[in-house]
Amino acid sequence: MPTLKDVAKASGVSVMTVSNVVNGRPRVSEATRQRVLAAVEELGYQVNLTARSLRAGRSGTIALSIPRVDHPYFAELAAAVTDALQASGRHLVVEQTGASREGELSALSQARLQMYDGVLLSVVGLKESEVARLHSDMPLVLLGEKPMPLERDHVMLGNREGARLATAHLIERGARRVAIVGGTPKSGNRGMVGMRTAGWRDAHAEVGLVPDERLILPPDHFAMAESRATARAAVDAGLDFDGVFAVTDQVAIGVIAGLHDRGLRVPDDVQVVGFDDLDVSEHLVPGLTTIDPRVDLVVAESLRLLEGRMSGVESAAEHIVTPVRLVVRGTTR
Amino acid sequence: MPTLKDVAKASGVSVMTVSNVVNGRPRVSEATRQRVLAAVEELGYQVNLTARSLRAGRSGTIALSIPRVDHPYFAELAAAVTDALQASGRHLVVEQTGASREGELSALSQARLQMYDGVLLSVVGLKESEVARLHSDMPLVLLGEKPMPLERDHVMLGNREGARLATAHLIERGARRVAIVGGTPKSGNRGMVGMRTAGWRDAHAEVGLVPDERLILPPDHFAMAESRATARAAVDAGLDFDGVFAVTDQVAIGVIAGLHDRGLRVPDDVQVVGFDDLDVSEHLVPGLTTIDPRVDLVVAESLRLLEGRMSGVESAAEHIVTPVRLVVRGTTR
DNA sequence: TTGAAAGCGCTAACAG
DNA sequence: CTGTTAGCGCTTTCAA
Repeated sequence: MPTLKDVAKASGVSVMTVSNVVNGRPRVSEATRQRVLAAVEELGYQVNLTARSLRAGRSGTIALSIPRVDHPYFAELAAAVTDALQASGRHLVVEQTGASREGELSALSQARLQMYDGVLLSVVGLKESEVARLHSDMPLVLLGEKPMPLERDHVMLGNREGARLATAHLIERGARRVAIVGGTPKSGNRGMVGMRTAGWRDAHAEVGLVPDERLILPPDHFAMAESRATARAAVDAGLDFDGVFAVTDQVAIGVIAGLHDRGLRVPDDVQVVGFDDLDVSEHLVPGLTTIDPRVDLVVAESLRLLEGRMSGVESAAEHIVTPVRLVVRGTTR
Repeated sequence: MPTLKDVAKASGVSVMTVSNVVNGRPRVSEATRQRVLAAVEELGYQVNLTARSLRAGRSGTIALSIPRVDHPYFAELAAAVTDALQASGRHLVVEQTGASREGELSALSQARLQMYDGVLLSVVGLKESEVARLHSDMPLVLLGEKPMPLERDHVMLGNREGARLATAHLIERGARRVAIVGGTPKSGNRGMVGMRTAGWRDAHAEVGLVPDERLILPPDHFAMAESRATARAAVDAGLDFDGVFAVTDQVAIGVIAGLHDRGLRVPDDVQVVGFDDLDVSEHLVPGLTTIDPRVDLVVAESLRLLEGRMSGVESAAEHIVTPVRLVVRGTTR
């Protein structure tokens, strides 16, 4: 693998001149430039980014750490970040944390961080207190649906508002008993599940209803198979419900399958609303009514904050809640 | 950010000794070790991986380059690689190429490669000849459904066999006119589309049928929306068909939606088989009959080959075609 | 068991 | 316009 030195030797100039040519800096005579470029071509020289990063202290790369890429919401987030980053000429790598404390800590280890100019971390496994304890001065913006320390920038969806919109829509379309699948009965839960359950309560309160606590159904894990099982079990147990707010689209897909397994039709017997507006949700039959999380806004805000941190100017941390919107399709009447 | 030197100063030893302690090498007295570790703790020292990579020539990281993470097939592939890599203690980063020549070339640039110990590249945009021209000696294994230069390791699905299985299943279940959505009429196409179209022909030939060329439908891009439009257009044009082999599950989902838009029922009026067995396919209503690409096998073979390249022993390149299998669900009778 | 020296490949700063 | 010097943080080599 040829180095600057090799190119310098081959073209009879100093390494510095080669470096200048390679980096397109001015103040190099045309003749020299041509000679150097010829040697670069000839030897197949490519800059060693490791060395450059070490020297420059920057790598031109930012990292996005998400639980898993095979969770469609995060995949769509990652793709959106990639697209948004095209413009700035930066490079993105995606790290997977497995949604675990350990994975997220590892993604944040100074060691790894030093390979990146900045990090967007989607926090799922770490507790707020654990995040607070990190005293990294690396450019870092937190994403995710749970409270975060005030000292760090954080971008979060309008979880509660989205859940309220979804549930209110079900009630407005005539559902009288709206279950929440993936909710929690614990009022102390301040994470995504807690916020979305709160929105479900809000929608009831708005119209003077008191929701039946028995309509709060698991799972805690938002997989399609578990959600499907939950729906079947609810029907089998004789639970009376005619609407479902599923805390994610994946849960909604599982619920719809489970209802179908028990001979119930959507939206005729039970109406369903999800949350995430996955790409696939539009093309289900019937199309899934859901909450569009406006990932574009999440990404725009996150990158704005990260750019700020990377630029090095000191400023107070921001905590942003991005707006969401209801998308009505066929799973509600 | 403290360096080895800082730790050395703080603990009154040389940088070399600190390095030895940090890397857990033997031949360091217990007393010294303790002193150094205390200083490491005190200063919050973490190795600089950039420097270590530069010096050691290895980073402990491998890269998986795929078109996009929001394409579910690739997302599932990426997740499978991550899982498989857990064991070996290596770190994976995912790069997105945008399915373009440029993106793939950029992922392959020596510059980037030098940050990784090895690369798994899913080739979509690059032509075989362009890949052949790369004279990189980096550990590299190619993935993807097109022919690749003999000199490089390559893992490919059983595309033709899968398409044959899918189509044969449709014929066996009574479909008389099986369209292929996402196929190509050009016999010269040696890529994924060509191979899957060939499998569709094979299945017909096996039972003595000659497929109607008009049943070969676009799109070339495998998006749900385009596939949905294709299905609608086919119905509107009065095309006579009672079975569809969709070249991917995403195409199948689009086709099913499009058929539904035109009032046709699946599987009653038209039976459908996909290819990819996405996570969501099992939970569609009805469940999608499809080809399981056995991503686990693809991953296992790829990593085996990559480990071989990374170990440095010279060996002939291997070209592997992994087996696939039919998964029967509700979209066929 | 410990340390000094050298250098991985690159670029900032300055000199010519 | 071009070159020299120095050093990013680490590890390999060899000497003490």
